[in-house]
Amino acid sequence: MKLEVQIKMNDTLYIRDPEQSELGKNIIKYSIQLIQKAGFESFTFKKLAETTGTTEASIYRYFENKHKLLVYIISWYWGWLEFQIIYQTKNVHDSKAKLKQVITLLANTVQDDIMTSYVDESLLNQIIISEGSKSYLTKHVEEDNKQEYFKPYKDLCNTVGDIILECNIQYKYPHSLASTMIEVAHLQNFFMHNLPALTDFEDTKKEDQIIEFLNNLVFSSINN
Amino acid sequence: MKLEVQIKMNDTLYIRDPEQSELGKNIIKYSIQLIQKAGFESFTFKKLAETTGTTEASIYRYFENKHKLLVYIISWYWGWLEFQIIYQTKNVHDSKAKLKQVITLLANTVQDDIMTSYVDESLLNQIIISEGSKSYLTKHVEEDNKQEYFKPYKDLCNTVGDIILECNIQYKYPHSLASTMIEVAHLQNFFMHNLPALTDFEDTKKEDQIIEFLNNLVFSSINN
DNA sequence: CAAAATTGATAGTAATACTATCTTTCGTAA
DNA sequence: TTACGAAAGATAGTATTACTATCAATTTTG
Repeated sequence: MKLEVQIKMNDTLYIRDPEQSELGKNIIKYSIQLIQKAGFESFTFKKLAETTGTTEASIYRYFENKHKLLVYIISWYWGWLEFQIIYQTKNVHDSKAKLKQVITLLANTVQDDIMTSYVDESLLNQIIISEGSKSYLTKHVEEDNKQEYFKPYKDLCNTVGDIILECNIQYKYPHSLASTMIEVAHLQNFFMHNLPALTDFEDTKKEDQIIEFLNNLVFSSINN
Repeated sequence: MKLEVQIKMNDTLYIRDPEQSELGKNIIKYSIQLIQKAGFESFTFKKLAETTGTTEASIYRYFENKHKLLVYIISWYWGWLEFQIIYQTKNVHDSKAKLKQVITLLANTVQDDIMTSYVDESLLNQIIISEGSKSYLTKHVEEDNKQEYFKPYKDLCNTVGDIILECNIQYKYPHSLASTMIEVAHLQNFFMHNLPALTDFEDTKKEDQIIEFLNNLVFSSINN
């Protein structure tokens, strides 16, 4: 039996559902490859069409523009990550152990998940680190928010926020701490690899150090 | 006597030094206005030329491209902010009071500084919040770093990191905590105004709440 | 006052971000 | 089996962007 994890996507993000056709799945697959390799700025539908072996016009039948495609794959990642968190903390009954596990999942290097055939989570994780914030750092964030483009991210924050509250029901900033954890995990990773002077992790470039830093930050704050 | 604060800029960021001419200063002034108003993505040298009352060709005599211009004004801001921090903590001898003051300077709404005639720090602060991370979230971050484009940011992190160490010489992550403080201050501000579900500051939209959150986060971690 | 530097005016190019249209392919329902 | 409609391919075209180049006008400075 072959299991496939399906992440339910907001259908205003696309024109035609990419999960419903081979071409659509290839568009997602090669988008992830291209954006990871050359960055979102240099990513064009023309290049994507060439790599996918189709035409620009066909890509436009799936996505209105490259920003929506970016939001799509990033939302997909948040959905997948929330599933991972829920799944991997299911039988952990100690709240602090649960939160520790969350920090590890947020900061650790992601391996490709074989349950999802056309998405390489490892590449997608690198996209999140370098391009993730570009999904909302726009002048049209308000309209995008009204269209619920950021629901998966909010859901993830709520899930993490709930685990924070499990540790300390009195804690005043569960959502802010959750979004901070997520963003700091990625930011410190980016800095560690690209601008190490902004971190204290220069030597080994191992994610373990980020996990330690986050554990210190989060648990100090919660236990205070 | 009229005092002007001068921020020394990396001269590989520009072709012609914008501080040395009226046109140059106007380019900076109107860049800040345009980027703040319409966002960096929709900002073009053509629009800038129209607003400034000059030609596209003339803009290109000052800056190679719009990304370098963005890095220029953002670097300028970090330089200015570091000056503010040093200046405003000069006679504070209690280290914790000093760090508290730093957090306030990082998270509070910035007022236009009359010491700098052609730069509106209040607008620039909003640019930092929405566009700041785009200065380094590129595929050419490595070359840019070699050119020392991020030196002002690093200097600021070092200054903040030193104040952190003044509070606790044993603290293991002064640089990471410094960069985290800066980034989280801006990120939570952006979320508070645009994606409030990611924060716990929904009601009043006052920066004070971010300051409280950061104080809790930073001092818990340092005192641990 | 002459020379040099700066700016303005204008033109042009390659690439990007689309839109439009027409044809071909292909699965499935009559 | 055909024939119908949906999806994809092929091709063309437009406005805008991100530049580069050239020459003339103006301002600065020595």
